[in-house]
Amino acid sequence: MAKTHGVEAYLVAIYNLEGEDGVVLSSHVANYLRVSRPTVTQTIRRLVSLGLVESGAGRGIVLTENGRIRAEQVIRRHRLLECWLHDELNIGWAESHAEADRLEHAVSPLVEERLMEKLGFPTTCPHGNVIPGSGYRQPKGSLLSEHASGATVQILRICEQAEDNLELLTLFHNAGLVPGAMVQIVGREDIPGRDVEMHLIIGKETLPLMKNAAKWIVVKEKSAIS
Amino acid sequence: MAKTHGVEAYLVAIYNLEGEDGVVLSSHVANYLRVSRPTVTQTIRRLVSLGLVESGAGRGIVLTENGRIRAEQVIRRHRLLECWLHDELNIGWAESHAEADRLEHAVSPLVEERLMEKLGFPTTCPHGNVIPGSGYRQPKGSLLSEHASGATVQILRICEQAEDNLELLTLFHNAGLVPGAMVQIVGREDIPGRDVEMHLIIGKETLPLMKNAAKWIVVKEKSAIS
DNA sequence: TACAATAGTTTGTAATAGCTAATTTTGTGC
DNA sequence: GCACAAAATTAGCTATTACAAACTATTGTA
Repeated sequence: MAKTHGVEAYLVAIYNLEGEDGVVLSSHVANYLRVSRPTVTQTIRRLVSLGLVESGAGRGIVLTENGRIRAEQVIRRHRLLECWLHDELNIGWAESHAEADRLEHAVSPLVEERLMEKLGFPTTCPHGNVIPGSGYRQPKGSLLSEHASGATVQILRICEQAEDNLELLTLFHNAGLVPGAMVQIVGREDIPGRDVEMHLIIGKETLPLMKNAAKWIVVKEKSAIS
Repeated sequence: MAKTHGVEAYLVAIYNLEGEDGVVLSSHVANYLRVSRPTVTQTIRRLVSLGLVESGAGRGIVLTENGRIRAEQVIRRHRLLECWLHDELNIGWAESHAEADRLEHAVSPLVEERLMEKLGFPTTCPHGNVIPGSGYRQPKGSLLSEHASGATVQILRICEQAEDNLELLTLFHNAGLVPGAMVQIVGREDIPGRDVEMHLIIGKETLPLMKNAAKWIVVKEKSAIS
């Protein structure tokens, strides 16, 4: 039942949190990996002794050069596997993440290289996240949740932190909220004490979406000229 | 450095040893998995309490129905992965085994199913071993090592127990000792106190091969009529 | 400044997976 | 039937990865 994470899972968690949150706290890692805080304390200590992270008071948890290299390697394999699972094996856009999570730690450099060739050197995973080492640089973007009513934006990517939530990912996919899609924000309704409900138009469909869910979608502003 | 085996690796080991050796002793498993005997004792106890094997004095270690199902599932994934790695990713005939060993525990039923379709429902792995559930029944066969000088045989498969030995597998591949190949035994030379050296003709090449290596190759007798 | 909330650690426990050294069990030869 | 070798287990240890409960430290606000 209980799944157990290895060292690599912690490195990936830190890498992903670093990208979105800035300073990485041990409680963020606990939250991300759904483990207790003491477990994180202990594992981080091990990672420090392995020279993979540094952890000083105030600065939070920071990857060392070796830690970063290792994290990027696993993330590259993860996103590459997602491409393979989705594009070649016809595994669902939402489901491919969990499958890749299991396989990513068992892929050797050789398999990684051959898979990369076989798939034609993809630059992003099906959720729009850049494959490290592909050389691709994605435009900075902003969160869908921060846009005002009336704006029209194009989806760049779904944050890795949201991908562990299969229901949410499935909702995004069913609604057409996938990279490349054009989205128009037609309303923002404050639900007192709870959240803000955004109203979106994707293609011909309308969709109500909580700000809390929209914050996982990175978009690019579409200039009015086009 | 030290790799650690899970429950599944033990089940597969027992399954494979059962097929070739008859009664499976805990020391055979220790040898196969390259772990100490006490480690096997302990793990077998866990397997018994999980209802995956039975272990009574004298009878050796026997898989239960559940244990057999689980073992066959892992073996099916292993051989399927070997097909994928070898046929689609152009990974070496000898190397594909070790790669599959790492990946086999991370493949879900869905990925297994899709991979099976994608590969066109293969019946054996690249080393000639049957994929459980494919319905294929291989002829019984005999060991290459047991054939007398003058015999001509066709290779059916390489025993799974030999596949962990990368050097041996590479030697077999380089010499053309792969499933389907025709082999003529042209001599058997007793090297006193050591082993028997067999002399083989494969295609136009001659190869000296120790009986100790030839015992891992299962062949089919070729009737003189053909 | 005091107090609550948040963050992090210490302590103690557990399961998995491994090791060495020493002992016990078993199985066979004489 | 006994002695010996092979097979297996016990005992005691390590490392990894987890948990809960309780305690400390930090931070932010009233």
